[in-house]
Amino acid sequence: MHYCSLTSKVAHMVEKLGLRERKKQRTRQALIEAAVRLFDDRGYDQVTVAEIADAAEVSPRTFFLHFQSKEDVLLANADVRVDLALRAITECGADEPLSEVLVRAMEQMIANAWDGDLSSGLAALRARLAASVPALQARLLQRYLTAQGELAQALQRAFPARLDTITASALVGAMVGAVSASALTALERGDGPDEVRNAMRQAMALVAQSVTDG
Amino acid sequence: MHYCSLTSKVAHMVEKLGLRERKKQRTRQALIEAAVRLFDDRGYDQVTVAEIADAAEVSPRTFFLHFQSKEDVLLANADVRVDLALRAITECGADEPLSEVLVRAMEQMIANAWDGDLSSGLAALRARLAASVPALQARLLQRYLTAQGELAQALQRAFPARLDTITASALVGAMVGAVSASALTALERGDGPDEVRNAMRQAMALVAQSVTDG
DNA sequence: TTCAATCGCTACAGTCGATGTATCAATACA
DNA sequence: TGTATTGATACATCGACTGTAGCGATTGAA
Repeated sequence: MHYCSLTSKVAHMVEKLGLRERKKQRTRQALIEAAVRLFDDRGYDQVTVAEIADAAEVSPRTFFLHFQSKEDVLLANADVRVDLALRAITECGADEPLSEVLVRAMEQMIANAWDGDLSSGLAALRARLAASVPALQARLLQRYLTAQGELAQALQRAFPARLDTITASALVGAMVGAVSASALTALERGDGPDEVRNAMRQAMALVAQSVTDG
Repeated sequence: MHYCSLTSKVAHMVEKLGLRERKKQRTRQALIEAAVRLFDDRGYDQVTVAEIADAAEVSPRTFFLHFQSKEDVLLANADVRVDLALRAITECGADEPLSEVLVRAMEQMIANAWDGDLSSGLAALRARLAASVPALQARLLQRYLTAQGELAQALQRAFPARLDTITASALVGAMVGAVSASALTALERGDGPDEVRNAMRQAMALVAQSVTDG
């Protein structure tokens, strides 16, 4: 059910939270769900923040107490994936091949996207909107960039002997750039989820082979 | 005929333009210069479009007849570099190694940036602002993405036998991703122009070796 | 239980980026 | 010369976003 998939990330933390915080999370979820539904129905540009707030039964001002911008409501909870990839890097053995670590980190993100947003259809909506709404596309790219930065930093710290800062950035940049570019191309071509995933894997393999560890 | 739309970017054809068009270019230039000066003086967010228009002695509405957004005034003429890279791809021999073609395309862009914006200090301003102003950063990334798409398409058409669409996207994505990520890291580290350029070259080489043409 | 501090939320006013429309005046062109 | 084109303007409007003051519900301590 929709309720489950949307609240699953919060569910296990709810126990320890006070009433005030629980109410806050409830309005946040209400805003997200209202936004997703409205965007899906009428398109991103045809929905105003005021309408989202109205559908969630809060004041327009409240929207911006929960999200920095109209775009951000669609990118909520996206940090989870980055954290997964980060952990895959920080928790690897110091003697593992770079390519394996990088591939595993990327696999983490893809896999999480798979059974998270993809099953709920949220990923599809986001992809569709990001392809057609410039403002959203820009914001999404920005997220990628900051994630890249974090990954590069983590990688460099995990392999200080083998990687300088620039090489780490280049490596992560190449990986993320290749995977997202191929995914986007596949999406634009009208490929289904499975084909998109294959495209991402293909891109990953292409870059991984350049990290043959010298 | 396609060349026309690509090359007619104002630069050389100025001579033969009518009075009306020349006036138009003059106001456009005035807007750009006013914007750059004001941004440099007081920072991006502290300057309104109305003020830019005022400094250029035109109406605020006129600004948006020349630029789609406030951000775009800083990215004016950036397409020239993409065109250079595109030509480097379309004009290559069909039997050249992929890595060489890609590297040459990237070199074109870097070199052009070098003696164009870099010497005028515009690149420095843009880098500084892009690093500190999210809206600008996002818009810049978006430009990169569309450029990537064009490059990938050109590459795939130049080597239809050796590259499928996905691989072409992945390749270009890896290259652009690596180069821009390393450049950004170098910039953030406070590196000077020469070091930034070296970082870009280093990233390029890293990716190029993965395209050993199989 | 009570009191005070905290904090999510609201109402209101305002700034600014961006767009549609009607119009003027200079240029282009027949 | 007369007509069409078009860059620029004035005016109105929308919508994203912010600052501020204040209300009322939770919270934690006395």
